[in-house]
Parts: sequence; structure tokens; C-alpha cells
Amino acid sequence: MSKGPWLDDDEQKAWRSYLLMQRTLETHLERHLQRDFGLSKSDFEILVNLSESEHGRMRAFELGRSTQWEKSRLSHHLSRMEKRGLIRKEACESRYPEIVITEDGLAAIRECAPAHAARVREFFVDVFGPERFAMLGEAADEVVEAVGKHCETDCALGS
Amino acid sequence: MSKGPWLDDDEQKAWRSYLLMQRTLETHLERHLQRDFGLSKSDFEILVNLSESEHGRMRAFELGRSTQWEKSRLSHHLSRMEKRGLIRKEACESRYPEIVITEDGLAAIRECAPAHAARVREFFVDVFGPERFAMLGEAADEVVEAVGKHCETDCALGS
DNA sequence: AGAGTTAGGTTGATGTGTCAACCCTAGCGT
DNA sequence: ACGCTAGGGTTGACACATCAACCTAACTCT
Repeated sequence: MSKGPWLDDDEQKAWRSYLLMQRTLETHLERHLQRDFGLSKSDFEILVNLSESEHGRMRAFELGRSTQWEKSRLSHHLSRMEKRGLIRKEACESRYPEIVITEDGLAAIRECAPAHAARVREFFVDVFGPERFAMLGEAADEVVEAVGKHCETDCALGS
Repeated sequence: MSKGPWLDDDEQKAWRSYLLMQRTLETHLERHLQRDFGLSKSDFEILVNLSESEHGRMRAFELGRSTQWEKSRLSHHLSRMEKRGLIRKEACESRYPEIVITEDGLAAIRECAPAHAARVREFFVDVFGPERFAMLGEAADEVVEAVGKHCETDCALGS
């Protein structure tokens, strides 16, 4: 019933393959992170950003910029992470607190990052192989740009 | 701080490009669906499956098989969709109800599918172009298989 | 000085996903 | 007949995401 004008068969097939890969990979990685280290994908993302910053400390809006999260999501999540002792909010000269990674947070990310990277390599990087993987990287950048461009004009026109 | 043994630079870069693309594309498509048609990605997925089935009706566990959702998520979501009039649960000879797409549900999916497909084509299919897109499809299947294979042995060993 | 506006952040309500526990029936072995 | 397990499904509690509303300080414009 309702075989629409959707995508044609080849497009359809590859698109669904992509969707399936994306879901499969994401659930697998997320499960692993959660099961073996008690971290969610979101925790991981925050901790990676903090651990890569100069002194393990950033302002919330910087985290917002790198993660692309909405500010309310960020605020909520940081509160939860603080409650769990992974980060802490520290007053500084500016009006707003800095977000600082704690010892526990640092230990957590140091422990799980290698295992996580290994899984990414095993199931994604190595399966693609260097050429296809590089190609994917380029195409991905183009897609991001395309969507970005559209949204600019979109907002300009108020669409 | 903490520049770990993670992925090497090229890998890192392409991997992050992929992650960014995936997030960008997903939020964009989801927003569009929600804003213009009041449907979430999850609603869409269920409605697509139902509308492609023989008579717009399936058993819940069949939906579970095609969507790969956990049964509790499915159950919750179907209840919400029923409340909104997109589907209905209909008793049949077997002990369990069949999930049936309603007129409203059918209208919704018929209305939004072409627009959704157009966006997928514009920002993804066409940006990749036929060769790269086909290549992605193949690689995606391989990734799914790799993860699948791992999970089998994983479960067999109780890891 | 006083009235908008903007940027950085928090809060609360609501919708959604996950996990574990549970219910019910059918099939199986004894 | 008895107990076991497995399959299909629901439920409740909790974690998380989203949206709109709000707060406060700073910046602008007059």
C-alpha cells in the first residue's frame, strides 16, 4: 500500500543502508560506553571537550559551541554530571562559572577513550579502509556545508 | 591536556566529520518533519513501515523487527501515537492486537514523505553523487555486518 | 538617564528512550 | 498433571531532550 514517489530504488537502498549503519554503530558504541564505563555518549562528548581544553576548564557557552547543543540541554546535563562528580562549576572573575573536569572525570575519560577509539577503528575506520574513509570525510564536510548554506538563506527568508 | 592515544590525526578528522554530518543531517531532517508536519522521526518510521505493509496493518513484533526498537519503546510509542489518532490497535483472531494505520496517519505520511525525500536527495544523495553514494551504501552494509558478527560472538561468549 | 536589545544561563513542563520487572499464554518435557 | 521456558506485550521509574519562559548584566540608542 502507498508506494509513494519517494526515492528511487537504488537511492532508497543505499539511504536505508546508511540509516541502518548509523543506528547500529551508534547503539553499539553507546552500549559499550554505558555498560563498561557507566558513561553516556553525552557524558563522553563533554568530557572529551574538557579534557582537550587547556586546563580542563571551559565556559559553558564554549562547550555549547563545540557540541552544538542547545543551551538548556547543556545546562541540564552539566547539572547532572556535577551531581555525579564528573565535573564541577567553579566561580571565577567573570560573572559566570567555569566548568572544570574533576579527577574522577579525568580518570573516567582516560580509562574509556582508548577502548572507545579501538571500537571506532575496528568497526568503522578499518571496515571502510583508507580510501573510502577519506572519501567519506570529504563528502561529509560537503553535506554539512550544504545544510548550513540552506539554513542561512532559510533564516534570511524567514522560511 | 590529555592528548590520548585515541585515533591518529587523519582518522580523527574524518571521524569527526562523519559525526558532524550525521548530527547536522539528522537534526535538520527531524526539525523539518516536526515543524512542517508535526511528526517526529519515530512517528515517521512507524508510519512508513505501516504504509508499506500489505493492508496498512502489522503486528507489533513485526514493527519491532523492522525498526529494531526495543519492545518497551515500541509499546510506549504506539500508545502515544494511538492517543494522537495516527494509528489504532485492533483486535483480531490472534491473542494480540494488530496495529493499523488510520486515515489521519495515512494522510500525514502521504503528505510529508515527498518533501522529506526531496530533502534527503538535496542534502545527501545529490551531494554525494552516484558513485560516492553507491560506495557508501556498500560500506554501510559491511559495517552493519561487522558489528553484527561481533555481537554474535560477544553474546556466545557472554562478554 | 531611560528604554530596548542581546548574550549567557537557569528552570519547569512535557515528550521520549531505557531498563527491569511483570503478566499471560503456548509449547515442552517429565 | 506438573513445572519450565520462551514469546509477545505492558507498566513504572528514571534519565534525557526540547521548548518556552524567565533572570541578569551588559551594550546600544536617543
